[in-house]
Amino acid sequence: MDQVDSKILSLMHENARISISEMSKMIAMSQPAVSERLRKLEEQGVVTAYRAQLSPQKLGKHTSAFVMFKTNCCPDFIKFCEASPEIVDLYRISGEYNFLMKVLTETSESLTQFLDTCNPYGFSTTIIVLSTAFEDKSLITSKV
Amino acid sequence: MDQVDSKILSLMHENARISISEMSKMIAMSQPAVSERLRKLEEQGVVTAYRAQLSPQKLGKHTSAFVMFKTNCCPDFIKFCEASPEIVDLYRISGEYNFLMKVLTETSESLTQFLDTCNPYGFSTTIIVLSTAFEDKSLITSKV
DNA sequence: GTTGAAAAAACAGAGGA
DNA sequence: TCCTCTGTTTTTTCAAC
Repeated sequence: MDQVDSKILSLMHENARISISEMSKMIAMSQPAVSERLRKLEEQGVVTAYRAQLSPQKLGKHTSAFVMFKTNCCPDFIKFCEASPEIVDLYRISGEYNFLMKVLTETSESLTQFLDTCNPYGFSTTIIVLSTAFEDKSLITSKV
Repeated sequence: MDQVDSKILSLMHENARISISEMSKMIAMSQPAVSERLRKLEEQGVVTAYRAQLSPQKLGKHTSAFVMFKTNCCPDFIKFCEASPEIVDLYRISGEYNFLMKVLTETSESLTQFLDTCNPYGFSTTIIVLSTAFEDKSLITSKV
C-alpha cells in the first residue's frame, strides 16, 4: 500500500467504472501495472466490492430513518432483518440498544407499517432523517 | 423503469465493474440496447455514482461509531464535518439531536481525540459499532 | 515494472419490428 | 420508440523482456 495504490483506490472511489487505461494515464504508469495492482488490492480484501449507488428518491423511497432496537432474540432478529427489504444496513451496537439499522421506505406510512412488523422482536426508537449532508466520503486521503 | 432496468440496476449493485457485454448475455438483450438503457438511468439520476467499497479494517480504521450531535451553529458545523476525514456520513435528523454522523477512526483513542475536536460545536452522544451484520443491501428487488 | 500483439469489449451508424 | 446488426475504435489480456 503505497501512494500509487492510494491513488488507484481514490480514483475507484470517485468512479468505479473508470477504465484501467484512463487510470494508467492519470497516474503515469503502464496499464498492466495498474491492472495488477488493482487485482492485488482486491485479493487482499482492501476492495470489497464495486457498487452502483442508486438514488432512493428515484426508486420511490422518500423516507429514510435510523432505528435503534432492543431485543433478546438476536439470531432470529438478524434473520428477520436480512429478509426485510426496508433495512439497508444493520449494526450491532453498545449501549442501551442492541442494534442500529438504516431503513428506507416509500412514505412515513410505510415506515410505520414496517415498525409494526418489528414489534414482536422488542422495543425501538426511530430517528427520522430530514436530509443527507453527505454520504460515503472517501476513506483514502490521496496525495498528488 | 421496467424489469429489464431493474435487472441492470441489480447487476450493477452486485458488481459495478461488470462489462456491458456480460450483462447483455445475462439479460438476453443486445449490447447497444443495454448500454443505452444504462446511459438513460445515469441521465435520469437513478444511478448517482459507481463506487469501490473499501475495507475500513484493511485501511487501519478499526473503530466505527455513530455520533448524535446537538448544535446551534449548523453551517459552520457542516463545514467542520466536511473537513473531518473521520466522518464518512452526515445526516440532519429530527428529535433531541440535530445531526447523526458515522465516524471511522483507527482506534478508540483516536475516536476520543476526534470527539474532543467536536466539543466547540455542541453536545454529543456516541454509539459504538460492535459489528456490522450487513451493509448496503440492494434497493432493487429484481425478478428473474 | 515496460512493451507490443491478439482478443475482447465499447461505440456509433444504418436499418427493421 | 426501442431494438438488432455490423464495422470501427478503444480497452484488456497475455506473452516476453
